[in-house]
Amino acid sequence: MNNVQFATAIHILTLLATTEEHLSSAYIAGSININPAMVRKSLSVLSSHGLVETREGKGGGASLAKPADQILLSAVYAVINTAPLLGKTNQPNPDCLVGRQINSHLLDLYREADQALINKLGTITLANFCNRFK
Amino acid sequence: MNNVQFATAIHILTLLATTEEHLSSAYIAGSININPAMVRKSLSVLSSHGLVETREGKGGGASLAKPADQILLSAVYAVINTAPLLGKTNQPNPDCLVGRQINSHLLDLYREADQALINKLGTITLANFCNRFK
DNA sequence: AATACTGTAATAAAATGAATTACAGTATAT
DNA sequence: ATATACTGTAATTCATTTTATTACAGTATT
Repeated sequence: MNNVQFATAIHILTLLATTEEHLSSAYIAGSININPAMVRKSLSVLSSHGLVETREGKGGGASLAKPADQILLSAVYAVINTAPLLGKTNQPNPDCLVGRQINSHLLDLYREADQALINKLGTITLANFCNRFK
Repeated sequence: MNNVQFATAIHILTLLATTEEHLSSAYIAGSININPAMVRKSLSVLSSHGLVETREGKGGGASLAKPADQILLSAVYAVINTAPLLGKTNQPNPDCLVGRQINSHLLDLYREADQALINKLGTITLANFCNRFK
């Protein structure tokens, strides 16, 4: 996860949570300072997982699909992140006793680690996060 | 952390924990199936943080710097990982109310997330991990 | 019909990660 | 002291991932 996707998603959701209107990808992109097409790509993921709603056509744009206090950051994370937090594994030598087993044990560990993070993020709602702004 | 460094470090430490002798980078590399220079690079980091000891010269190699039950996986993680788990931040528009503040709030959140993972990994020793092998 | 949007694909550019090569430095053994 | 078998590290290339950009068809509103 050496990328900017989580930051982008949270930024988008924060903007939507603090505005009544539908926001266009161009407007959002102006706030984040990235390309509108990147915003639309991110919105596409958030939308397909029921976190935001988008409207096509003139006057279209995005809005939250549910109240900010019903959006857990763990849900945002789950939508954004696919790969394990702790990274990838090697393709070790199967002729080695350790090499043969380690990936299965590493993946178990990776799962435990991911779960710990999800548990933490499950204690914070988008509304909580937005309340930190002054 | 979209890389293989944690897996490599754990693999190295597991090998060292399950062997009496000093292991050469070439031997370790054979088990992980990567280049010996990469192993030495990883060992260099582990060594500079007191997790392993290395010996130069003929018959040299690496060994654990302390017993496996005194090496917490959180320590390994701390040594390997520099960047926040949840990724990078954008460089948002400072003229936007949200844009101006979000990075500071995101970084707080990133710290909380990192801490949750460290807490989890702090409950597992290298010895625990090795015991999972049959 | 004009306008202002989204959705998405294709491509290019930039950043990051990994492999490889090379070689100076060092400890051991003969 | 010389040969040997290592480490440490830098430099380079190669591969992969991430981000930016462009383009344009499709859609809702006026």
